Amino acid sequence: MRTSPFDLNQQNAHLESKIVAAFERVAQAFRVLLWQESKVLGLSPIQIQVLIFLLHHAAEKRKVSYLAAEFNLSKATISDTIKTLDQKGLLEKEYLPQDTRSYILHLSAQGEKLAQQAALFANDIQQPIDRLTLGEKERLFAQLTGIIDHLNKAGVISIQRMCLTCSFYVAHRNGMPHYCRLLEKALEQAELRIDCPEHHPVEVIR
Amino acid sequence: MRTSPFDLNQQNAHLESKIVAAFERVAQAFRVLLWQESKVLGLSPIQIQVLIFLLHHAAEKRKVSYLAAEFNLSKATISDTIKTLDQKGLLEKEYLPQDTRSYILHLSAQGEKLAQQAALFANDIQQPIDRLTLGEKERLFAQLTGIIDHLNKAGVISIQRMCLTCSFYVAHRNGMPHYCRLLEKALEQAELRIDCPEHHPVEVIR
DNA sequence: CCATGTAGTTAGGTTTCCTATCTTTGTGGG
DNA sequence: CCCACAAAGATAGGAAACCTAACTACATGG
Repeated sequence: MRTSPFDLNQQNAHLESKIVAAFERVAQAFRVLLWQESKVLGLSPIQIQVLIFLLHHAAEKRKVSYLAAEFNLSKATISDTIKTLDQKGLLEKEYLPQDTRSYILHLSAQGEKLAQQAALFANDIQQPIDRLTLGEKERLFAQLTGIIDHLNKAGVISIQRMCLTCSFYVAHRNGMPHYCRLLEKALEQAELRIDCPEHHPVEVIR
Repeated sequence: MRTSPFDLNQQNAHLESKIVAAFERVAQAFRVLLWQESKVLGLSPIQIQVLIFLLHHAAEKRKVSYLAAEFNLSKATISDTIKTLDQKGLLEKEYLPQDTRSYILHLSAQGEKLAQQAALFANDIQQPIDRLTLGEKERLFAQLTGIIDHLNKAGVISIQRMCLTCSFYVAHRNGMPHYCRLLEKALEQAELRIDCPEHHPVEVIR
């Protein structure tokens, strides 16, 4: 039975669930910002995400199947999205001789312009982060990578290009720093990548 | 031209955007988890969110209009969602004499059971957070509240029940701790609320 | 050269949202 | 006490975001 006029029990939710609630808010903010941007640009949210993705990723990732896995959508949905973007003249398709079923996506000049603009949609989220001190940023980054790594191992996020899931990565352990066998150098915490272009996934036995 | 091998500036130049990218991943994880849960329970994502919301919020917030603002959706969408949940027997409507246009939503016994189960959907996100040390949790929480506060002030998130936007809140400043004039007590960082049932928004002049 | 697998498309349907329009009710000047 | 206006919610109609399933075309390895 309650004795307090305020429901202290509910209010004093554990710190962990408050953190989850906070993440939920931030996630919501992303959705809202993306939605707003989509109205401004006259594109759907997924169209914008594809354009932004194409801005920064290498050839073997610029394909329908990869995009479907990346965004947890069916190939049909992506195929549709690509068709629309193509009709709008924002994309070009490059067919390679070694596999004519598939093609690589490129942004047209207009597409690149739009993508650059779209990429600013998360500005409102970046601003408060810019204001943190370097140490705060590094700790925040470390915690986020830890969470993402866990989510990846739990199978929630299918595709990953983080150092922690890369076969070139040698774990930080027993006082040894993070190390990349491709770059052949030790990495500071803040140097770990979230979206490495050279990422080569570890084979996972499930 | 940069010559130093310890070019910290360069190394950390993109740390902010890496953090944003990491948040984006976590946001994606929420979407995926909610989607999965919706398939398991045979409810839509928004239906689940409404059920969970009703589990913890007070009468004046359990209304169509409030829910629409809460989730950044139109009243029509929420109205529809409520109709479906009602038809499934998960809700009950309470009409008050002082305003018969509106009604307050309550979970039925079955609805509450479902909501309890649905609320576990974020478990995968909570797990890695549980493993952080108390200090890490506190810093993470502080950084998240700072970001959310900024998003709120930037108008991205319309509804807020955080201490930082509450009229009972007296700011942490000049060595003074956070303070709540309703509870009449000082609050530790970790005691700040993300979703306070007693929240009374500050009037904002725009 | 056939069997099997893979890349992408298409068709068709469901769900999720919106805008616009309505009905009903509350409210605050004249 | 009206009447204009606002506010709560419902409804209709439509766009688009998704899915599954079936299909075409090509690759690849016995």
